[in-house]
Amino acid sequence: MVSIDEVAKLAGVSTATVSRALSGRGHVSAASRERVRVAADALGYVVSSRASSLASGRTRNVGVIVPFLDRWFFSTVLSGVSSALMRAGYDITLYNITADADVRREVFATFLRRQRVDAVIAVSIELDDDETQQLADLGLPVIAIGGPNPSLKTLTVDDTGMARLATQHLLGLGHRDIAHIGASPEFDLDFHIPTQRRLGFEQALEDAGIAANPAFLEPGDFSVDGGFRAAKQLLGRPGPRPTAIFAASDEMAIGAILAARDLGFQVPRDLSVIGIDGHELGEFFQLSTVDQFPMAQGERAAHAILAQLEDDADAGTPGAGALPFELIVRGSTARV
Amino acid sequence: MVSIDEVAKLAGVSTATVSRALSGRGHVSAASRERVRVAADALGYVVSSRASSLASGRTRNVGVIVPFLDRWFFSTVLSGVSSALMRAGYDITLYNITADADVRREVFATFLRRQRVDAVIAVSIELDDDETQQLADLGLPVIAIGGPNPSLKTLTVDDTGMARLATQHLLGLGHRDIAHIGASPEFDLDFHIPTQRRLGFEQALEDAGIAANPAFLEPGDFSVDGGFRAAKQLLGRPGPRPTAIFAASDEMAIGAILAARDLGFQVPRDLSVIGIDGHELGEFFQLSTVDQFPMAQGERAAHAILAQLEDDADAGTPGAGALPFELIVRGSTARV
DNA sequence: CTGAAAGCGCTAACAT
DNA sequence: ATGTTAGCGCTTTCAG
Repeated sequence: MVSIDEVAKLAGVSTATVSRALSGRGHVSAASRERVRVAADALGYVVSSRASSLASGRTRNVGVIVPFLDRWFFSTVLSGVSSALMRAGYDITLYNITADADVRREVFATFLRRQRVDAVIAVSIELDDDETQQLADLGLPVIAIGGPNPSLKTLTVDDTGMARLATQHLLGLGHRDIAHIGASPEFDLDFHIPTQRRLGFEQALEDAGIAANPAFLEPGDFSVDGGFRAAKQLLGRPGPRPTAIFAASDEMAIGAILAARDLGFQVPRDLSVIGIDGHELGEFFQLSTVDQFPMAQGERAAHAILAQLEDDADAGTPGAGALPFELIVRGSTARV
Repeated sequence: MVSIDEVAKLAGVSTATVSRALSGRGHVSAASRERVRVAADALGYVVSSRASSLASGRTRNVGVIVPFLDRWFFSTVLSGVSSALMRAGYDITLYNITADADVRREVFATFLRRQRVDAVIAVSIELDDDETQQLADLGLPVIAIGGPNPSLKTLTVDDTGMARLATQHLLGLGHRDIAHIGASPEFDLDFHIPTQRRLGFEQALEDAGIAANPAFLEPGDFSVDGGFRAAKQLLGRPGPRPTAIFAASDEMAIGAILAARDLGFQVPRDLSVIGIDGHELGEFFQLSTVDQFPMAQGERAAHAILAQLEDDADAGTPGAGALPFELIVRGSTARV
């Protein structure tokens, strides 16, 4: 590995000047800068992050914590984070907090404390108090996406608002018997997103003067299969049937569409279906949805972190706030 | 941040002993080891990777290069890599080589040369000669998954064999008019996987003494939508229709099933469909497939890398070789 | 604008 | 088995 001394020698300057020229910190004459650039190029020199970070305290590396890697939403957010960070020259270190509780504990207790990262992005993680504290103790910029965490800077989409928007769309089409697949009032106590979406659904109904029908609230685990089973319940059992279903995720909505087809219902003639997310398969299934632009969420989180990292000036409130969402009307919803 | 000196002082030993006790390298008495452990614990000390790696040359960090993050197969492989590496105490730095050619170039020219990683895992990347050379120049253990690269240690699944197995399954059920969705002979020149699968398909037919019907070869881009469109072509146009479809990926197979339903065909009564991958939605669609265990592929790559990293002894040929695959028969395939 | 030199916090000889 | 010490390769005062 070629080191800074070799570059300095070739460029005929000191290592200090090489460092300044390459990092852009401190003044260097245009001439020196150019000679350093040429020398570094010729030698294929790249600053050693280990030496640089030890000396400067900066790593140019951001830690990203995700709860799942193999679910579309999370990997899409991650994709956005990654592309924005890489364009800025940053590396990203990935911490996948899966089911394994031991690993999760280790991530907060050890991995993140190795001084390997300058900042942390936590994607849709429900952090307990301990974990929140451990993140704070790092003394680094931390930003969370989703699931408002009172003590963390959070980029959050208005889950209630999205759900209301989806429900209002169905109401606007004349639907009155609308079912919801997602959280059940009993089981979602500490899981923000499903609850918020259910509440938005109920608010919209209430605003329209419609009493929520408990039989039209079906739990679902956010997977295609979960949506499928929930819809089978809603459509298959005796008693009144909904004319529309609002699913708390696109994957469940797709499951619901498949279930409806399976039972001989035509979508949207016999049943309207709408979801939330903006899933890549939405277009394929002609699914109406409320898009929350997951890729953009990741990019935005990355930019917020970069802002805090680069301009030490306004580490104040950089773009932290509500994220955009948008109703996308496709072919899965129609008038009653 | 608490440093090694504080731990040394509290434990009443030198920093060298703390280092030895914590890293497990060199001899330390059980008593010292325990006192160090207690002291470190009490202070919440974690070895600074920046200092440690500068001094030792080891980072305990592995770089992982993936072509996509938001496709099920890749994120699942990554998931396997990540969990195995984290269990071993390793961090992973993620390099997502997406469409952006500039970023891709930078990854090989700069990111990977920052001395941030001890080894590299490249997941299903078609590397050109330059990139292969750049990887080799790193002087680090490198392992590739998929797409046999002659000059790299590669964990590869027998794509031709998988395709043959899938096709043989259909042949065994009495099918003779079998279509293939995947590579077209003209367009897949430098893309290994689609080609290999097509070749396996053709081999199986040939072995069974069946002439391949060019009309039964339909290109597809490995997506659900691509499979859907391809199947519509195969089933919708005038002339002889296949009784079975072998799709080169599960996502295309799912698309084919949906297309068949759309056209009023019942699967498997009117059409058998089989894919490759072991996609999580396979069970939901009752899809017969050849599972290639992507999660396990990732884990295996991780273990191979760890073996090279830890036992400097046999950096020889650790488990590099063919990956397992298995025919999973579900409800989408049946006798003619 | 530039150079000399003192670390950054560890690890790895080398002694003992 | 343990302590002493010299770096690892940069960055950053501090002078000039």
